[in-house]
Amino acid sequence: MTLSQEQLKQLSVPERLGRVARQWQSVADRELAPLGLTYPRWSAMWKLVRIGDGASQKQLAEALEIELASLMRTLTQLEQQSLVVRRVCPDDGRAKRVYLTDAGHALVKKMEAKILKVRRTLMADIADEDIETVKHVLAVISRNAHQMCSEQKKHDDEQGGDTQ
Amino acid sequence: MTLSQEQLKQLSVPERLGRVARQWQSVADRELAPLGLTYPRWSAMWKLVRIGDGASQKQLAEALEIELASLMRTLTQLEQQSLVVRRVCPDDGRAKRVYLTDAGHALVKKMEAKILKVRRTLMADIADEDIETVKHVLAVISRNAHQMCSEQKKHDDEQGGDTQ
DNA sequence: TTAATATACTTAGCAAGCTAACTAAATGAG
DNA sequence: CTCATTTAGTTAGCTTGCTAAGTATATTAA
Repeated sequence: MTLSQEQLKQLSVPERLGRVARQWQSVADRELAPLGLTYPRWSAMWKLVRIGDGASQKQLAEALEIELASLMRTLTQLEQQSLVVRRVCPDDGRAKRVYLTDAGHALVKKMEAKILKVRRTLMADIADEDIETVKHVLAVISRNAHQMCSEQKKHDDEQGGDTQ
Repeated sequence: MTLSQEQLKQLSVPERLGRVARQWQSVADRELAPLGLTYPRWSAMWKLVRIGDGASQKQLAEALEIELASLMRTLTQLEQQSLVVRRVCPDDGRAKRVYLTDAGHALVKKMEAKILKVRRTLMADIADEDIETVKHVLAVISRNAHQMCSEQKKHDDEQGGDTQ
């Protein structure tokens, strides 16, 4: 029995979001795996190109909306693959700037079209205005979640917080 | 901060989906953590109630749209917390049925309202028709991804060509 | 100048998704 | 009935998100 579509409707929102995100990354991974890449590693390189080669790790993490600690492992792997390098920022001894190597640039150039093709394929048959609606809804959920965090934090601060 | 700067930081769809899913789970986790639960563990219990106490692990995994292997760890944890039990199915010696314990039932009853409240809060200020659009778009992406998998598989089969 | 604080990076370890490989039970072909 | 195949469960190990805690450098206050 093919319950896939039915089941999708039965999942609640967060499961559905996570599920589709995993499916997407899984599809992209099939393009990337032959090159020894994963989607998160690709994302880091691709985002670095867009925010500007030489951005700090902190800036890259913010642009990717992941924690700096999460980015560390990914960059270490990319560095081991000789796709990026980290160099201490001359203006700030704490910071490190991240640069694509020549191989990194070449790989981004090579894969860019394929990843965009994945995007086009997965977004096929979806009206532009519906995509805008999705972006809007996700932004509102994100904002609502952020507000709940702030309120929780404020509440905790007032309580003084005893742990147990 | 100019608009173009903001646009530079825009996440692409899969990252955005994953990000919002993580935010959502993070908010829910704050309700669940005091009870020693996480969102995926809650999901398993909650889904079990809806598909019917006594479903097999396989059926539960399908309903959650995760791999059976992924569910194993979660159920083991819930079993250690005495919230569920696994019993060999009398009709099929391979299968195991999953049941909530009394404590499990009580916990679901206790938390249900809180989790639904999280949902209402995060979905606040979103029109019902927009939610429907999101569901529709996610379903189409999911279907497109599934189709790509099938095509890839067919392609592989043709390539592999070793007959049984 | 010196001390306290903040920031950028790093490491370590947890959570939960995944695939691959294995076991045991059920099913189907001969 | 017997043997091969399928199916449900299991284990092991990878990935990449997270938080917490630690280090080194900047910045700010006294």
